[in-house]
Amino acid sequence: MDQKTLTLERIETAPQTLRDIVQTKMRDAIMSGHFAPGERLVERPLCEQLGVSRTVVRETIRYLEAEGLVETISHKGPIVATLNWSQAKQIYDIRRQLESAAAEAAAKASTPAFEADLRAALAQLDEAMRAQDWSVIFAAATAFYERIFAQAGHTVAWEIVQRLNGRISRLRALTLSAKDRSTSGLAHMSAIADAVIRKDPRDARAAVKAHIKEAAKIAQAVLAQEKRND
Amino acid sequence: MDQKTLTLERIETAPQTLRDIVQTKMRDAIMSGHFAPGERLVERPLCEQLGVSRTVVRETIRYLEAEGLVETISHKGPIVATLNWSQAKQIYDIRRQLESAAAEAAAKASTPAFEADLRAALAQLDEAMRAQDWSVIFAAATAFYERIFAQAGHTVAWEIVQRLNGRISRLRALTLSAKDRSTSGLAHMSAIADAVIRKDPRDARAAVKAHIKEAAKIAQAVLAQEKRND
DNA sequence: TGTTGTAATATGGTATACCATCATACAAAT
DNA sequence: ATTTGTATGATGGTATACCATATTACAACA
Repeated sequence: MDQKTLTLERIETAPQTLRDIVQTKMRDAIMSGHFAPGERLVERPLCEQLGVSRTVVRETIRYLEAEGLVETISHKGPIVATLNWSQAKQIYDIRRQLESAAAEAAAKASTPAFEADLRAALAQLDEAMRAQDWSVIFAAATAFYERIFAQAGHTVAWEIVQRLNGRISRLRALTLSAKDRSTSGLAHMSAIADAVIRKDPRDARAAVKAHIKEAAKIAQAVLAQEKRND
Repeated sequence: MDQKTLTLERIETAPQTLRDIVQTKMRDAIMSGHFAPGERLVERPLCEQLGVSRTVVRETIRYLEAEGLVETISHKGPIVATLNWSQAKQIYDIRRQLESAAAEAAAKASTPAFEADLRAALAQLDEAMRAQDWSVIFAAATAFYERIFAQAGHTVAWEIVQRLNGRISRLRALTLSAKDRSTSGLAHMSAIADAVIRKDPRDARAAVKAHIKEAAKIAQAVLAQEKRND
């Protein structure tokens, strides 16, 4: 950096605590299916595996419990939250409401800079899908939606959608690899981006609805299949 | 109890932990304004006041943090979450979407038993408002909405609405005591109940929207007034 | 009066000890 | 073979110790 342009700014972020790190790891492990729904989260083995004390693990479990990723069951202790179709369906319904409202608002508030940003996000998603790396696809899809919610000013809704997506992330991973999609996820998101970029709130809503409808359908089939396999 | 009808059933609920109790107390203290937005939640004084160890307080703070009632700020530690109008407005918007969807679904799924239940809930709310006891009113309003969400089958949305209401409970308390309501909260809820009982989904949606619209308007005025007083 | 250095205090992060309760394994009795 | 009693291990709940860092108070110096 050119010395003459060095600036001193306020330190806004604190260094990460062990708890921050463990929380992220545990959340990712649950969302990616490393810990299966219903699996017990026993403190001492987790401490040994992660190399931290029970305080850090317990505080992490409390937080994930409030996020809905962990349940504390009588006579069982903490387990990875399970999800049935009724709950999943409700989650898709809520997503449809919040995401379509955000897409509509983003279409109304679209700017050239935002449009370029959204195109870039879509290109990244395309690349991620070619690579077929699940976690990269997830990150790209999240970035895509984050931009839409931010442009819409729907930051609170985005927090909610992220939490809900955390709870169905296993389903999302399974629907992603499903071959029986009539329209790919990428095509759905392209349609959403197109409508937003064209400043067409009605089409943006419709595109989101179509996307969610198909994702929910595949998720239902996946859950039904699992039920047969049990 | 008649000895001959004694039954032995499975024990479904575990005894309450200290953490459960403290969590409820802390949540109520925040929601009722005992702890003001921005106020620091310092561990050791809380431990002394509640007569518990730091483990219990820390785990409680982690949970409330995930609920959005507490924020951890750099160089400051945990504080009671603050709320600006932009956030409050978004919360009212989301409530409008989820509550109107629930009222619509409840109107479609209404039964005589449910209608009697809803009428009873409304009567309890009326009584609570006559008593002018804020916590009783809150409990009655919560029970009213809980029934609607349950009848609609929107249990996940209910969890979300409860969380959001927790974040704006201070505003709700202030709007409740506001005298400049053109229509009282009770009248709004009566309108909602009427529409649901008449099995009129459209009117149920409209009644919810009217209610939320007015509540949001008063909340905005309250926040604006607070800004002036700062 | 303003600045700097330093000691004391406060605070959150993290580890660990202790305990009560529950689950499991196994022996003894029927 | 089944039931019962008991010992052992596992587990979550809770308390407390220790530490590093940040904040505050105050003295010394210019």
